[in-house]
Amino acid sequence: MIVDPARKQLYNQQTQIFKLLSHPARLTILEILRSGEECVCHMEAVSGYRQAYLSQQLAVLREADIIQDRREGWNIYYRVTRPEIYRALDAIQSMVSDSRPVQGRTTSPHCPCPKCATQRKSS
Amino acid sequence: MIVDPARKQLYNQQTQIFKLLSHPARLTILEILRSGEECVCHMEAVSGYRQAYLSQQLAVLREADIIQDRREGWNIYYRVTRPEIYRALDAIQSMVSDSRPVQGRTTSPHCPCPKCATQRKSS
DNA sequence: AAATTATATTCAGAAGGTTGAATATGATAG
DNA sequence: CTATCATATTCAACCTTCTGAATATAATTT
Repeated sequence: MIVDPARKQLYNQQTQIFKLLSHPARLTILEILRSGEECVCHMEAVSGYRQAYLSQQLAVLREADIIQDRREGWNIYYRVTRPEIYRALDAIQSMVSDSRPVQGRTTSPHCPCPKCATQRKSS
Repeated sequence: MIVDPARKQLYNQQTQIFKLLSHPARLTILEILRSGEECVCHMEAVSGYRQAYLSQQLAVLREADIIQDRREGWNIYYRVTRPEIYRALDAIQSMVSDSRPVQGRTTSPHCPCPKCATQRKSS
């Protein structure tokens, strides 16, 4: 394989995607979104990150077209637009020790979002 | 999913691996090694990167136990010890436009390594 | 042992990403 | 139209990482 300019450009594009994933908070976001769309306040409640900080990292992922937002009343819900990304996450997870499988959605007792509220009421 | 300290530590470990991959030269190296072990001079010939620079990036991958080296006479051959890494590369490649499949090993007319030399003689 | 070949290390300046605090926006309810 | 709630943006200090040049090492041949 001779590394021609076209191939180098591909590597640069891939590098940009890997950079997005080289960040604990962004990995956290993507794992939270694995089970479907969630609003920012929910991510705040379950991740422990401050809102402003999450919003910064969400902007990074949004501008890279990895996630999309959707407003519904007060809340803004985010969802992953490129599910292929989870193949990469899974591959890397299989390389680190003690990789327990990720469970489904968790309701937080401190989250004010509709999803969590209704789930609390019904139990 | 409540993000507990144990999970955060996992994300930190994954982040470290993604950082290794967030680099065009290192992606180039890993793609060259996809078809099997190669010596540094071969990587130099086919990638166009200078030797000292390649050596730096090889050290990064080596210290992270992604690749291993083996001396044979003059040459030091590197090989990938964690093939799982290619699952992540493949996933990301599928996300960038114009992802042509990677072909097999290429012999460079300028590479002095035994592999290239014998292949030149036989043709 | 001197010369040669292949590879590795060191170091400093430049470039880029991360983090946190403060503040801004924009929709909704009263 | 004011207050409130959820979310977004800005900015600067800090910290890493990248990059390139110079140099070092270690095995090999003569």
